Amino acid sequence: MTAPDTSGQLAEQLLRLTRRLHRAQKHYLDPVGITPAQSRLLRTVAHYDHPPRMADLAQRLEVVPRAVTTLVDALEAGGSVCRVPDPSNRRVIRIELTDEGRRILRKLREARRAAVEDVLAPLSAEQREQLGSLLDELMAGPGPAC
Amino acid sequence: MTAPDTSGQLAEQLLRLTRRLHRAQKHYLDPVGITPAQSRLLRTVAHYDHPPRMADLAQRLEVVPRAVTTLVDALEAGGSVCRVPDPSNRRVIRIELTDEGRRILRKLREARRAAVEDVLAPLSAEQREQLGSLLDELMAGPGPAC
DNA sequence: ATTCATTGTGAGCTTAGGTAACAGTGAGCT
DNA sequence: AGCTCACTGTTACCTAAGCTCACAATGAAT
Repeated sequence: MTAPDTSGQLAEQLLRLTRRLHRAQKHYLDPVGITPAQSRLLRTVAHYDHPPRMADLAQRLEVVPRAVTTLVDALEAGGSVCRVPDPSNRRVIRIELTDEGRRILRKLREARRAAVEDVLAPLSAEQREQLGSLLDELMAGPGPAC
Repeated sequence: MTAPDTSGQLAEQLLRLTRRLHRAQKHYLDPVGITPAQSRLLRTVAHYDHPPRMADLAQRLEVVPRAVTTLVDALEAGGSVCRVPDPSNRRVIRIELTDEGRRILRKLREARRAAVEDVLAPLSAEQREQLGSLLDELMAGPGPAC
């Protein structure tokens, strides 16, 4: 208590902040009919030039492959992506964005923007910039003990 | 894609960072036999001078009261806290830290410190300071639409 | 006394993730 | 050819953490 423990408090703040972010995100995503994790997956899919494999997504999301399956299930049921077997290697499945998916993505970004705005409201543009570069530096590394 | 969307990326980084933090935390807490949320609750209990009520904890944790019940259940089963009925108002239950609880808290802080160290390793002391003050400012407000 | 607000909890659900086992496929090797 | 081994995704189950809804007990106020 009397100890400074700055790093501990830092972690506390970080986690609290993310809790709020999660909540705001969920709130804004609700009317779109998509969960935050699905949103993240969808955005990730859109980042690729060519349709990614499940394994690619799992790695990029820092998640076990099994977790991707469920998310893709939901998104496919919602019609925003579809699974396409790769002709050159019948083990892999490519995840392709549908037109509906692209439509949803637009809504998504808007919702996300609003959520972030809610949470980051107290920060000025410069402060966000600053925070951004700190996070960039922080996430640049390979991640702890991947 | 071509849009900057700095805030969006900022959120992305934040969430990724917290994901790592969660994982590291869980990893270090595992041998102590306590989950991250329980850890948070325990630390929160320790912050009070007088034993807090369930409702106090819920509010401070920014969580619905029902969520606290489960956590206290687990901690009580582990012997680190105990429920004490408040004599002056028989609706309220005070959460008291036991000696075992204090013992666990020490282990906890150590584990937490290690987890944070893992994740924040790339940052210098000054950078952490900077990050800390940004987060302080960010969390100072009443929170978005409480 | 009756109504209303507070306080904690039982029951049940959802999201997000994880493990373990497994089937299908490709690749390399004698 | 066969035989083994690594890779890819999925089935089946488990956990953590949180939520809503309903409710019982208690206190406060009219």
